[in-house]
Amino acid sequence: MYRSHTCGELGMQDSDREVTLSGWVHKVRDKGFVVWIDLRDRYGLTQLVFDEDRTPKSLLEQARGLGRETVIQVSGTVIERASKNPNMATGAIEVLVQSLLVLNEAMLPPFTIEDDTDGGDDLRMKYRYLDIRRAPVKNNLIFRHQVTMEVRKYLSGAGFIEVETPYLIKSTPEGARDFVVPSRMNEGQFYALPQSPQTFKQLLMVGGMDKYFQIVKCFRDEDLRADRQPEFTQIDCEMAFVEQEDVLATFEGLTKHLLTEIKGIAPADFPRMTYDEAMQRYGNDKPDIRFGMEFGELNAVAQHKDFNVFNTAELVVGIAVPQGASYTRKEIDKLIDWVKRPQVGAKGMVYVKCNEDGTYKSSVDKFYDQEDLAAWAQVTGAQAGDLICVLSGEANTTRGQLSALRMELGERLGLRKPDEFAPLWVVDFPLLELDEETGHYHAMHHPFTSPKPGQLELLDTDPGAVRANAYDLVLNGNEIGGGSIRIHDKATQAIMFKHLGFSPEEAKAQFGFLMDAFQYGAPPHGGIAFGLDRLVAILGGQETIRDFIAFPKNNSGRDVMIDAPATIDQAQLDELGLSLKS
RNA sequence: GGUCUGGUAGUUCAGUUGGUUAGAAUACCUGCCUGUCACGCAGGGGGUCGCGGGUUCGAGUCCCGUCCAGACCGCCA
Repeated sequence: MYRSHTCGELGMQDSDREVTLSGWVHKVRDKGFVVWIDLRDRYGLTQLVFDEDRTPKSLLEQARGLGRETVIQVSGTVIERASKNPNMATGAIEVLVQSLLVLNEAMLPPFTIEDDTDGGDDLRMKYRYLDIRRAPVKNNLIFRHQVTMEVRKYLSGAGFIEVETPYLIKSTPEGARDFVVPSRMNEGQFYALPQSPQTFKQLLMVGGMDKYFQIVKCFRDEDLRADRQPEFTQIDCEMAFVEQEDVLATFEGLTKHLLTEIKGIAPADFPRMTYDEAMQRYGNDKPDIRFGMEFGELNAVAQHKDFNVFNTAELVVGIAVPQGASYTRKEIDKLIDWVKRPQVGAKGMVYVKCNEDGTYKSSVDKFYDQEDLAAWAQVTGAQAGDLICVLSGEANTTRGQLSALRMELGERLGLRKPDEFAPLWVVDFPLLELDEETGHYHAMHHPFTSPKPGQLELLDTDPGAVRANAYDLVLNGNEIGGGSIRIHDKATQAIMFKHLGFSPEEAKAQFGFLMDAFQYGAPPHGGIAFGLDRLVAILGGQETIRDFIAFPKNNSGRDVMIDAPATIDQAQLDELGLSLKS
């Protein structure tokens, strides 16, 4: 028997008990006459004690010589500490060791296994198995487990059935790049890994499963970000015989359940905003509504003066930065440089200081008098002491730039509090999105999304104006879920494919199985998918998802621990009928 | 594909205008220490300054190239 207890459970109630513990040597504190060892496992730390009076000399010497991370098993007696540590769960007791067995030696770890490690990301990822021993990472993984358990509990309780769908499927042209897998038995042919189980869950609805969910890996071969991994986990859901309202109610329920069970807060009903409203008020389809700084459109009050930059702009729009009037010229210049960075791309920025005495000082005083600037303050909601930042240009671009500025300033001003949760439904998304490069429209959500009732005809005349039965759940400026009511009849689906540039032959070749299925009594259906990694990270109050994933990929999509991806040998290539260019 | 930031001891970092033997903290090793728990004290070992080239009397420092890492833009239906 390796252990009678874990390292996290012993207390005063166990006094005088004979126990056996196993774990890692976390730290040795050698005080000469007495040696303490913190023994660590997943459950916590327990202090072991060896001293000159009560411990045989050889055992004391052995304890003194133990290196960090050695795996040991000890037996001894639980005793009350002479000096207790109130900061430690097991801080009232210690184990007076009678026997010690080294189960495995450990080399000196390349970084310290402590909460505040001295290791950088590089090393931590290379030795991820050591990193996972650290409480912050370990606790994140446990936290993730708790979230997924609550998801399963809620959805199962609501009548959802978890069904697994295949990972080896077919590549499709729409959407993200696919990861492909060559087929040995079908030489020259490839599977693709699913970007999502979209068509399969719809077919489960045709199959009469009624309510489906799956916590499932999805794969997209696109560039990474702090909140984006090439393989990621979705909570994928679909329901039959539902309208948008049914889906929103069900998954608002799930999200509230998580906020209550995981964070201990009782959320109010989630506000809703149309896509158009979100773009107008925040310049962003996933606005962070934990703080204000809403957009004020200034065309009416800033154009037709003599300032040509504004007069020729499609949109002039500003935000009020709380207490920004105290910024120095140098600080404002740095802010202007920030919005002019290529990543943001603004040409420049006009600012107005709203002085405490009610006067205004702007970078465009030559063109605007105090009355004009007072109107700007009115529109942007600026108070005395605020700074109004104004950008102008093509409407969508400018909104995007000002949104970037708003988020940056929200961050700098500490308005994006990690312990505050502001969920929001964004609804009525456009069905189609214009690709600037090709001039073609593509599905904003995916090609199976249904247009709003009665808008099908609009597709021919004004495709960009068609709204979809599509919705996103936004939490603190992050899209954590997105879904739609799907098309469930062949004719409508065919029209959609036509407008997305598929010939009938292409549509049949790519999605014939789905269109066929729709002919055999497909129920009306819709659903949603949550990004689990992101959801867990946000609930955990962090921006980066990597530490909520046991073995994440780095920025270049590499696993630096196992060193993947890697080349394969010639025999494997031959077997697959593949040859590499150069 | 692009922009930016970084790469110096096991690790995290500092290193001024280009100038003597490249520092700190921590980790590690040795010794001491009668209750530690971020223990303390004393001492010690530890460096291809990412790599390659260039400028210079002299390069961690300047220039060019390259590799790696991170953040972001494009991309992510």
